[in-house]
Amino acid sequence: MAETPVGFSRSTEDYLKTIYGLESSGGPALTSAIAEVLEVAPPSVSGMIKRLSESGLVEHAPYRGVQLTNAGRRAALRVVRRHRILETYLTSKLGYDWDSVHEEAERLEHAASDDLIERMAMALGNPQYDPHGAPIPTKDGEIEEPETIALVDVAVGEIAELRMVGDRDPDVLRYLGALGLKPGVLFEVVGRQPFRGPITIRVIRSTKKDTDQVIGNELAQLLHCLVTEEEVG
Amino acid sequence: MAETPVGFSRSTEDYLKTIYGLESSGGPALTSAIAEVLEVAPPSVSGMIKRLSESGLVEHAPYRGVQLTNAGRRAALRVVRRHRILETYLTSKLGYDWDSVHEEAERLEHAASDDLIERMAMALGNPQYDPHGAPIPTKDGEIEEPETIALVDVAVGEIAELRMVGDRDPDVLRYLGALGLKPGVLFEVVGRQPFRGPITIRVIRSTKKDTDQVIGNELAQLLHCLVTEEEVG
DNA sequence: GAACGGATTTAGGCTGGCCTAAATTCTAAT
DNA sequence: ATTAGAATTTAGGCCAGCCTAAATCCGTTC
Ligand SMILES: [Mn+2]
Ligand SMILES: [Mn+2]
Ligand SMILES: [Mn+2]
Ligand SMILES: [Mn+2]
Repeated sequence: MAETPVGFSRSTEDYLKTIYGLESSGGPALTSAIAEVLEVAPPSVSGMIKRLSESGLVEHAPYRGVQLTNAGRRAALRVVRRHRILETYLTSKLGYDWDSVHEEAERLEHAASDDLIERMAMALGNPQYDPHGAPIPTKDGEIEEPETIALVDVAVGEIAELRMVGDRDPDVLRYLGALGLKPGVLFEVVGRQPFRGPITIRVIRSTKKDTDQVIGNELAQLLHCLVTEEEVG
Repeated sequence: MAETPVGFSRSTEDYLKTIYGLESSGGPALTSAIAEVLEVAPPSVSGMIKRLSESGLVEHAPYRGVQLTNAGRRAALRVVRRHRILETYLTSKLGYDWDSVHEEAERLEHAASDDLIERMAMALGNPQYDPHGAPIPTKDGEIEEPETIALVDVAVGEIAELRMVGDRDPDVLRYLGALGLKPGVLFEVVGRQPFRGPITIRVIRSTKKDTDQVIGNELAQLLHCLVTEEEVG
C-alpha cells in the first residue's frame, strides 16, 4: 500500500494556508485568529506554532504572532494553488455549484499530487481565477495581488466590477448566486442608507442586467470590487 | 476550515480494503499478511485489529486471523469503489497511464466525497471495470466475482481473453503495456516450457495482433484470464 | 507428550495533534 | 506606577498509529 504523503500533513498545510491568508490581510498572524479560522483551541495553535517554527516554516515572536518564512510561504502557496485549481476543475468539469466546491477542495488539496493538479490546470487552459474570483498562484508561487476594495467602500455613483467573493460560506454563495452576483458582473452603486444600512446597486452587465439589488452592509463587506470609472455627477 | 472527514481514517480504510482483498483470495486474513501488504510491523496490525473489532468492523479469532463483519465489508467496498472509479477517471479523463493511477488513487480514495465519486462515475458512463480490468462495486456494494484463472493455469491450445492484471506494480504494468497486454486482448496459448518455464502466447485480437509473446512464469501468475473456447486439437 | 520455531500478542515507548486548566505576559486604564 | 483583563503560553492528559523487544501461543516434529 505505502501511502506516500504528497506534502506536509493535512494539519500543517491548513495552518500554513491560514497563516498566509491572515498575513495577506496585513501584519503578523495572531494565535487567536488562527485558532478561530481553524476551529481549534488556542493552546493547540501554540503547539503547532512550535513545531512549524522548529521546521523553519514560520518565525515566532512570542506573544505577538507568527510570520511565514520563504519556505513557509512557498508551501502555503502550493496549497492555495491546489485548492483553487481543484475548485475550478470541480466547477467546470464536474458540474459542481460554486457553493459546494470549497469543502471538497479543502480535503482534496492535501491528497492530490502536483502532477494531478497540473493535469487539471492544463485541461482547464491554465485558468487565472477560481470560481469565486480569487487569483490562482502559478506553479512557481507567483500570485497576483488583487487591488480590489469591498463594495461597502465604493462611493455612490461609481461603477464597479464584482471581482471576488469569499468562498467559505455556502449559504452566502447560494444567495449571491440566486441574485446573479458572480465575478464579472458590472454595476453602478445607486444608493446607500446611513447607519451601516444597505447598499443599492444597478446591474449593468450580467445575466440579470438592468435590475436593482439591495445588499446588506455585512454582505457588502464580502464583495470585492474593482472600481472602473466614475459616473459624471 | 473544519475539515470534516469523509469516512473512516485513511489508515482504517486501508486496513479494511486490505482485509477485504485477502479474504477474497480465500479464508481469514492473517496478521502477518496484512502487515506485509500495508508495510507495517505485525504488532501495529494487532493494535489496529483491536480497534477495528471494538468498532464492529471485523471479528477477531485470536491467533487465527480476522474476518470482516457486514459493516466492515460495506465500508471496504466503498473504498474499493472509490479507488477504482478514481483510477478509471484519471486514465480516461486526465491522460494518466495505467501504471501511474494506482498511487494517486491510493491517496484520493480517502479524500473524495461520495458525491464526487458519483459525478465521476456519471461522467464515465458508470463503467464496470477499472483500467486494470478489476470489477467496480456498485454504489450499494454489489461486486461481480470474476471467474478468471491465472495464465499460468491455462492449458496449451486453449484460447483465452486477458481480463485483469494486478495494479500494484508500476514496472510490471509498464512492461505489459509495452507488450500490448491489456484487458480485452484475446490470445492462444501455444507453448509452455517445463520446470516453471515461460509460456508462449499468440495474440489474436489486440493492437499487436498476430505476434507471439513469451511470458515468464511469475508474470503469468499475475495475468487473470477467461478461457473462451478450446482449440480443436 | 515434550520441545522447537514461527506467528501472534503484549508491554512499553514515541510523535502528531488535539483538549482543559493554570500560569504568565502584555496592554491599557486608572 | 498599579492593576485588571485579555491574549498567550505552559503543564498535563488523551487518542490514533506507528515502532521494538519480550512474552505467549500453536502446530509440527521428534
Ligand atoms: Mn475555497
Ligand atoms: Mn484543507
Ligand atoms: Mn489500484
Ligand atoms: Mn489508500
